[in-house]
Amino acid sequence: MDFRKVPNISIDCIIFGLSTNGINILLSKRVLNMHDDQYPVIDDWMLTSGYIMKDESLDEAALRIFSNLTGLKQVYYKQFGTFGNPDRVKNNKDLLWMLSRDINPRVISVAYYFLLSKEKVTLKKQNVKWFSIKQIPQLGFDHEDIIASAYDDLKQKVLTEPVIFELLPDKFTLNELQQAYESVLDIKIDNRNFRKKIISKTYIVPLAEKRTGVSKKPANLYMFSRDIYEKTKSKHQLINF
Amino acid sequence: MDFRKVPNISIDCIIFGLSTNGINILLSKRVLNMHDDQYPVIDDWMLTSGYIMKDESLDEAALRIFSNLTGLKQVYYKQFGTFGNPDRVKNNKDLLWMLSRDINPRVISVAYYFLLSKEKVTLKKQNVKWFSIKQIPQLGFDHEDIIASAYDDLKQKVLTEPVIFELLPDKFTLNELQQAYESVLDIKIDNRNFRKKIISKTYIVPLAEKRTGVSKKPANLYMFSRDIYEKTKSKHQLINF
DNA sequence: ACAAAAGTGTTTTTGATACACCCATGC
DNA sequence: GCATGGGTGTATCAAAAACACTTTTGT
Repeated sequence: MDFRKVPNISIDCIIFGLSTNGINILLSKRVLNMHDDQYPVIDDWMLTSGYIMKDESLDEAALRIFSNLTGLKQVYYKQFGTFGNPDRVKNNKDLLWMLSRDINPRVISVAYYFLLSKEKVTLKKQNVKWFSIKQIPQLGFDHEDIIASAYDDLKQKVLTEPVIFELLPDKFTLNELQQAYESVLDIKIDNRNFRKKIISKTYIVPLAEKRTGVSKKPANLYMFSRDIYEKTKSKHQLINF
Repeated sequence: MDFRKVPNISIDCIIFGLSTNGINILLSKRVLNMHDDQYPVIDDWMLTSGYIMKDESLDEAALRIFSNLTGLKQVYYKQFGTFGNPDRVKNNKDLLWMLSRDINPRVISVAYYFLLSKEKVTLKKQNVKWFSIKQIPQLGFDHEDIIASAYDDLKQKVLTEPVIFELLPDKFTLNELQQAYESVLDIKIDNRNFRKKIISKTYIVPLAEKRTGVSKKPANLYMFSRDIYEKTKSKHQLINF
């Protein structure tokens, strides 16, 4: 690998993890000690970022950064936007942080989001923590905007493509699926109508297996077959706005 | 304005223009003369690109490049992807072109598309030409891929948001609207059903005005009211995949 | 036996699809 | 007066929405 970095450009990773409490985002700690190790000058949170190496594609760089953090490969990811306004550096903390790392303040970030079931990850690093999307702390730079933008894109995507399954374990119950939709889209769905609709899809396959332990009555498990999905998806989508 | 360029990064503009022959794309000529002015070493087409100035946002840079070319402001535009693979430079022509302009071959391009009715533009520059999306010539770099990606994004967008109107004149007939959908999506639509559906939308407003001259029977004109659209759009979108 | 989540059907309403002819005007 | 694109209505079918109770299990 060519380890020289492409200057001026970074990759930002927004990692969405679904669990029973809803959608979460994995953030990295931003700490800067200057005078006193006990009292850092900066101590807050930011997205996980990294650089692109000279011989890497953007996707490869994003995946490398993500894998370093989570140990996972083979997850759904999407490049959803690029952020490079001159006013991304919002305050003295941001500026100080960049100076301390000798980073050009005019960095352009290509942003990716990743989807996974929170249970799949055992975190590899300290200084990394899950936050509910509803309780994101103040972040450095324009990272709050980037998260909002990623979340908008995700909501859109969930409505038009079967990415919801990327947020669930491989085998899931219908109620888990419904809750996934409800928390991503922040809506309520009628349980009977939802089941009717889902069960009518050939690519959602009932398994001869039940989830026990979690609740009283064991629930049937299902899986998503991308195979069947690809073969059966009808071409005529509707104009719908 | 700070005229220093941000290194390594460029903006690519995909300009979609609709006219009666369907969707067109505006391309710039790529010419390089070395030994003989009569016989250029390179003579083909590419997307219109440009640099970002140090104090510009990405959107501002894209708009500036677009306006220089078309003289227009106030058009719909969208940043839809960023392209920066190390293998973007595909052949000797590409390499030669970059060397001749002292461009780093590892450039990352933030790509925007613009939507307009082709009639709105009077081209400001030579060396620029409209091509039907169905007859794009061989282009430099990965620009064919970028166009394909832009067009995919546009089709998706047209199905879920009222951007089709950006491709039409402010006042349009229902058949023009139908043809717009048909050529963007490359589908056939039943005329009666289409009219029924469109007329039922409150935000498509019939005008007391007709288009004459073009055809035999004068056609009623309509306009799109974004105002009404915003006020009436229902929150409950459907899960639709 | 009871608490808790899983699972189930019917009716109404809405929107999608299929389909063929007359109309108003310019020439 | 005729060629050309503009405009119209009905019947069928599919899917969405509204709505409340029974079942199965663990404890």
